[in-house]
Amino acid sequence: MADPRERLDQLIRVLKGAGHRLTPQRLAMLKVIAKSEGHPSVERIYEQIKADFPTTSLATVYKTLSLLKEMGEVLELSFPPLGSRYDGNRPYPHPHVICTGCGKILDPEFTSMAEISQEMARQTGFQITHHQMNFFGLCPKCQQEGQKT
Amino acid sequence: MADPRERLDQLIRVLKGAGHRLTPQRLAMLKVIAKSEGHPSVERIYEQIKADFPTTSLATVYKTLSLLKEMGEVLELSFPPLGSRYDGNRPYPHPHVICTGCGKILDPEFTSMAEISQEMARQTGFQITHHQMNFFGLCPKCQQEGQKT
DNA sequence: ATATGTGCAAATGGTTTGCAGTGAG
DNA sequence: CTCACTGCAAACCATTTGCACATAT
Repeated sequence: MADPRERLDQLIRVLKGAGHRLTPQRLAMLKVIAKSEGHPSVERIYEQIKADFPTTSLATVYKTLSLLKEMGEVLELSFPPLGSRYDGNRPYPHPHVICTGCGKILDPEFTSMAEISQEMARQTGFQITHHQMNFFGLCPKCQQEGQKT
Repeated sequence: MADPRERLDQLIRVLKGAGHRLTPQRLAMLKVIAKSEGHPSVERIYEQIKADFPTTSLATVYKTLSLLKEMGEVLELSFPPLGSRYDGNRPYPHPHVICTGCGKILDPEFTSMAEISQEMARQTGFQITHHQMNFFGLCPKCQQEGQKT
């Protein structure tokens, strides 16, 4: 995990480098994204931005989010029952483990991704560009609560 | 891939076994699902049903689809840019390879899933129930077309 | 006979868009 | 000074829902 301060500087650099303006709304948003630990939803990002710059609108959050996605600085994740989540710290495909009880999301270590991708490419003739690899289940806490009768 | 006829019989058996009625609309729908080769969208399923039983409504398709999902006979797949797709022949998690050019979807062979799931469970303490494993890229045909200049 | 299933049309909810006004560069 | 950005409200669109009627069992 990158240092939030460094990550913020990098986001600002990339944004300005691409010729975009750094408005106060965007700065507030970049701060939220740079320090986001979990995999926040749009709504969650929106709330946190408003703490910093209260007049920001949801539409602006969506617009900036799609800008960051285009620039490859934010990864959009889709967990069907949970809706969309965003990862601004690891904007490249990686596995997730999602708790269907409480919504907790982890990013486990996994090193064989490249090999699996190659295996898929070999079998299908596809040129693989990215992937989704998500595991659903119950986190330890939710397992315990399920046992309570 | 199961024989469509057998699969149809099985779907009917499961439906009636669970105490649900076999209406003509549902029969038309089960036929479509039993013989579906690709991973059709709701809209696609709807069109095919109408060929068989023209007065069926989209709402009914959605309702029956969610019934079949509950019974575990249809798998709902979510490919963020493509929308939802349904698989009525392999209603259990399995990997997909999706062409971002033409939307083609393949089901490659892959045997190490169980091991990977275990590895994830070991690392996180989660009790894993299901997964998504999707690879995106260009199919051989779309790769060729991309080269034409 | 009866409650499940159907079709319609309206409601929903997350996301996108149009546009007039604002402010970063 | 100018054009990209913002905020509002309306538009979108896939999916869901409510309800009166139809029908499988």
